[in-house]
Amino acid sequence: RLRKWQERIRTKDAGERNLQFALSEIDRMASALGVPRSVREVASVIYRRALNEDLIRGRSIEGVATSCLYAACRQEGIPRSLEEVSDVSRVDQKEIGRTYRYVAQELSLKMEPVDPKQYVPRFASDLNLSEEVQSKANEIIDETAEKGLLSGKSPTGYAAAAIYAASLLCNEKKTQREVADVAQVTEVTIRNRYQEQIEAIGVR
Amino acid sequence: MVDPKETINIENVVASTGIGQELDLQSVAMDLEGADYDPEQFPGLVYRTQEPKSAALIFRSGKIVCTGAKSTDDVHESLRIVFDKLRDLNIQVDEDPEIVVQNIVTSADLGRNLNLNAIAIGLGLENIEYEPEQFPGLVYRLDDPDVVALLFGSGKLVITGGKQPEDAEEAVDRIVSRLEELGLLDG
DNA sequence: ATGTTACTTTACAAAGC
DNA sequence: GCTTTAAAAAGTAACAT
Repeated sequence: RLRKWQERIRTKDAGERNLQFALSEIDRMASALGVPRSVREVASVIYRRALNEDLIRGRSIEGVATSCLYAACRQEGIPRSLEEVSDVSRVDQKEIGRTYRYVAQELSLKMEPVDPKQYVPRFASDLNLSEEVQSKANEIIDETAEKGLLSGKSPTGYAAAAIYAASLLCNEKKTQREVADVAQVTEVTIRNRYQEQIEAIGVR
Repeated sequence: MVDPKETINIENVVASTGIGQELDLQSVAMDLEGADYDPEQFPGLVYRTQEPKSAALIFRSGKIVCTGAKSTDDVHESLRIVFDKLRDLNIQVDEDPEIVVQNIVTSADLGRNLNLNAIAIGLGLENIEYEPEQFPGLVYRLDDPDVVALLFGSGKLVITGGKQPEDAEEAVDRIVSRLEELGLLDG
């Protein structure tokens, strides 16, 4: 009766509070990442779906919320790496990655592999590189990916190497360290990807 | 070139068994040369065999897990050694304990490069997971033999989850034909 | 700049937290 | 869910030289 009634209100309130918390977290992280409002909306929709499918049981609200935001960025074509997302989340990168894979699988989110070119505008902008360098980097990515060099490689490292190579070819040189910093990869990765990309397209 | 099945190599076999007797791991740890036992960290005692190379996890219940062997024969040989070591400690060990293979890990080579992006998109609606930011291999879960395959850009692969060596051969056949019928074998 | 070691993923059993 | 064991694949990273 009354007790049951109060209990329902209690759980309903708790659920509502949790949802509000998740959505505000998505909003906070999205702002910190500088992604447009449309991405937050997509992330919210994914989160509500995960909630309806009962995917949050046994997982932290923060972890699921962060994973939804990561997935939303990818779906909207403006990916943030797991490292970038974990930088604005209190959940560690490993947990975000695991939860993302679980949510994507359970909700049948048709996620395509991240195209390295999607990182080019942002990274190039952070490095104050011209439009010409960006076009060159995209060209390098397409050409080398077509030759099979992309399989198994991380999109950020691949994009970083192409940008580094393009900056050299366009006489707007950035150091490996500078590019590595904005892409959050090591110089060693840029060096390795750069070598094989250059070899594949031929030095010019 | 070669039939990919010919390139299959067993890398690890995991099996479980039991001596049919409870054990005092503390005393076994004292008497058994090279035994590693830290109950605070893990309830099992670790004992490594040199030839064949393997690691046995021995539990208080008398149950034992053997891992690291390169064949089912090696699993039996390793466990025979473990059983005899325990008998040397005056511990009763069943005559011929049943040994159950729980998992076989194999590696193989398809002989040509793979475009994992194309495969991920082509077989996107199947049991595939490809997240190069997290791991370079494409995870392919098969239903028929019930195993999991990790496919790499080099064309090499790992198959795990099988209970019989034949599971890996069947898996390789299915993977090759699946990729072939979708024209995803090299591209 | 290169080399070494180590960690990511998959599967599986065991006992206990 | 975690802990421990083993092993492969290839990429990335941390730290040393």
